[in-house]
Amino acid sequence: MTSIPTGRLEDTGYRLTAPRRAVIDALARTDRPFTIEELSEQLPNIGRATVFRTIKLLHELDIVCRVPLEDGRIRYERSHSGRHHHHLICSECGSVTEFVDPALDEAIEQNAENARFELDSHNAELYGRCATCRRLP
Amino acid sequence: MTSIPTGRLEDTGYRLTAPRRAVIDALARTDRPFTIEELSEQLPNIGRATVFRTIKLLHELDIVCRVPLEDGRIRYERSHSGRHHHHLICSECGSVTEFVDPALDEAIEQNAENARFELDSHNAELYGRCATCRRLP
DNA sequence: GGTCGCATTGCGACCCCGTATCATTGGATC
DNA sequence: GATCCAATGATACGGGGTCGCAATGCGACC
Repeated sequence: MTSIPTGRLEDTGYRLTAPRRAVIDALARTDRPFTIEELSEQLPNIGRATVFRTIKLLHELDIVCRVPLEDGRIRYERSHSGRHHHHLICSECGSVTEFVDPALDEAIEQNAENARFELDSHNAELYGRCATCRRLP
Repeated sequence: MTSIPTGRLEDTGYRLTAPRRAVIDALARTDRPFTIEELSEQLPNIGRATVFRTIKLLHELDIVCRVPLEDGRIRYERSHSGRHHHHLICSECGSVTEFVDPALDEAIEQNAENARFELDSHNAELYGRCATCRRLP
């Protein structure tokens, strides 16, 4: 359980209202990636649309990040690192692990440069089975 | 306009029916990525569900590939290379360019290995502005 | 403390994309 | 041809997300 930088909300001119605080608190209580629906169930007093709107907001502020699954579904996750990172997604247990790799980012930037492409953002997801599910010690 | 390897369908035990041929022909006529809806509009005589089913099939056979957009929407595209590749996606004109980079794949595999992760698949998308939209010569 | 203005909320309707159902069709094989 | 089963089309359905709008409440200013 890590604190969430609520200050970033106010700094950008958004109000830190009770519903938003409730969403953020619920967020702080989980380390696992979640769907909006799961989050919404934990917050029966908060309107579904508000949860969607708040997550969208937090996503724009880089407080949460999208985790696209292989089948096209989407989960969200608190971005602990705050840094740009990628995901290892286990198809067996559904766990999501972040990793940071400057070499990978470098390779991506190099490709953009070769194509004379102005890079705004990128993402990379790795799908497979995690060490735990592989019963590795 | 490139021919599509219809043989692959029959080789895997699927029938090459008239609706499937129609979808494949429509596919062969475009080089740009497309949504299912766009494709379906070009094929008014083919049921919507059939278009979905056929694209799903062609995706499994690696004849088309998914192009996930930044906002979560999905387009499909004929995979020309037939090889594993990644995408440069222009947010201005929507163009999608494939590229192949063994070094990038290598970096990805290395990360999986470090995390003792058994890699099934991965994807990487680069978002930004293409050379044409940047008015580069 | 009032009250004013506007961002925010909640509700419900709605939309988009994809899938399930199921009766019907039509290809391949004999 | 006859047969059998995959494939099709129409339609209903479902998940996930957004929209519109009236009501609320936060913050600011008097």
